[in-house]
Amino acid sequence: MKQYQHPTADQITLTGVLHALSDPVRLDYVRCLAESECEKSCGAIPTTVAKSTMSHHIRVLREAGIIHLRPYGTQSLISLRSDELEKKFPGVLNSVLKSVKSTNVVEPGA
Amino acid sequence: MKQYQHPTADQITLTGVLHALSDPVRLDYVRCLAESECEKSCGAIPTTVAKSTMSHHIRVLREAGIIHLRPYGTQSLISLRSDELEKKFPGVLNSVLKSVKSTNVVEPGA
DNA sequence: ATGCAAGTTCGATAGTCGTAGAACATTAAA
DNA sequence: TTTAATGTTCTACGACTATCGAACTTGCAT
Repeated sequence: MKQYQHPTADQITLTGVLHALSDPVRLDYVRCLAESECEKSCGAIPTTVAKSTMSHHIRVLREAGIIHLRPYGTQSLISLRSDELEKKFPGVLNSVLKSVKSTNVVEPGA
Repeated sequence: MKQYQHPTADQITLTGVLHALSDPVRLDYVRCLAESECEKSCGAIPTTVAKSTMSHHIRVLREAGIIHLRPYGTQSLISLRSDELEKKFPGVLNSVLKSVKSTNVVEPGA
């Protein structure tokens, strides 16, 4: 059984979170996870990069404390650590998510 | 007369802003600028890195659209582009600043 | 057992980043 | 016109990063 290591709330740093979110690929994963509000496997997240590259990005997000991984058969179920992040850095993740959504919209008022 | 180039609001990207804020040195500059709410020269911002390194970080912040530089004699006056950032990415800068302040405090309730 | 599916890890590579010293540019002051 | 003060640019260097393919691991189904 694969065991993943997650940072505790104390170990999560603001710069670490910001850095993890500053990559377009990773930010899109986080946006995708936030949209469904439930666990997703890697395969359920649409991406353009190679499988190994995706695994790398997922690892970065996990080590930054942004996501939680749970083994389920051959897959890894991913969930956002929204509540912990909100408690530690209030508003940060939510405002970023709100911005990343509206940024990708072509016409805000349409 | 030195002329600085600043990105327009359209050119500012969320990942660019997050990346610029993800460095501890730069985040501390931004925190320092936000505290006074007025222009500051480079020399007025306390730092531990070399002069050339600071110049580099200031440049990164400027090119990300986070700060505005204005020549004043031999110095450069720096100001936060708070309003523009708030309009483009509502809540992002403010929540980050709130978190970076409370993070550095030893006892939140004391 | 065999094969398949889903991720992970390893090795390599090209690119970016933070750092600092030295040299330079510009402005103000003497 | 020197001299000093304030930043900027250049060059270099070590560390880190995003990317991929190949090999590997693990669990499930047949």
